[in-house]
Amino acid sequence: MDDASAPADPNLGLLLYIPYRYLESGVMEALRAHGHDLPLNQARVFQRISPEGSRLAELAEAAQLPKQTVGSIIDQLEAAGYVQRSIDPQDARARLVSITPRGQQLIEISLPVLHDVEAAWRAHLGARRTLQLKEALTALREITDPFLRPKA
Amino acid sequence: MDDASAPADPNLGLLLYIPYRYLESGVMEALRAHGHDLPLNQARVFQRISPEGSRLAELAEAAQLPKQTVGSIIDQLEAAGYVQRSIDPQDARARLVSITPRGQQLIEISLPVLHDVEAAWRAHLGARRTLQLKEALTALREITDPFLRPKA
DNA sequence: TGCACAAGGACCGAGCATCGGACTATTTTG
DNA sequence: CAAAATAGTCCGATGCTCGGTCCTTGTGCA
Repeated sequence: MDDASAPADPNLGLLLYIPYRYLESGVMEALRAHGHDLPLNQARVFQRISPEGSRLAELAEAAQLPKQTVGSIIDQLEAAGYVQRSIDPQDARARLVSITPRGQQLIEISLPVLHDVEAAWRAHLGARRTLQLKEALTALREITDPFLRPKA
Repeated sequence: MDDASAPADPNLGLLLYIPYRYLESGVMEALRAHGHDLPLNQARVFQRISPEGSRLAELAEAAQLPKQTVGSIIDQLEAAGYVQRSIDPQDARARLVSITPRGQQLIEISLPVLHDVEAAWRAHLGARRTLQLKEALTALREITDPFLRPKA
């Protein structure tokens, strides 16, 4: 994370972060253009919500944030009408956070941006290298996603 | 940024973010283990500082944060002895933020972590794909790094 | 050469995000 | 069934974030 050679040859961390941020900015801007100006922290949690609904603790673990933080972010997403809480049929202690129709709009606005950016990257890198990039990242997820490694 | 298929097949944004966060966590943990427990936002700004010194506005642009935010983060990094401000010889209005010897320690703690993680990734992906990944990310930086595109 | 305007930063203060700790409701365990 | 574990919420303190404003130094133009 801390490398002396900042602009010259950034470390792997920045190398990953820079395109990530680019993508994120693009999506946030599109959302804003469509009248959804949710803050970044809300968007970051929102994107982790599974279509089938997610539990708070799941989201917290995936986002590496304390439960209360995610809790208050979900409060806001709920107040804005993007998500709703319901009782998990599997476990009455838990709440299932799921995406409302209004929340779906966010996804529908984001998807084309994602595709456009990917297309731009493909134009810059070429189809083969773009594919390799996605494959490598997907493979990397197996060893780096905290959510995927339940008990390590 | 917002894709319905969260755990199944995350979008490109998450795909980039997940390994980034993994790397970052590893570095932060190592720093903490060595008695440096600076907060994440400080580390994120710190890593952007060029060895020759950086200006505040540069850092703000690269990190996509307002100047005042970066200013207060630099205040803290300075108070902790990791960086120092000096007058930019090129322009007396500007301050040059540069890394102190104590700040160098952060880098020296981080580098081996970076290398270890990269080695682990290489073990998982293979040498060729790891190299391809780095190349692709570096190439991507040309079109995604806000700092690299001065006036676009 | 002088003056208006731009650019780099610092200061102040309001608002709110973050997160530890304690608490309640449910499930699991022995 | 009690005891322990687990999901989430509530409360409150700390302090981060960032808009507005001001000061200083550089730059452009007549």
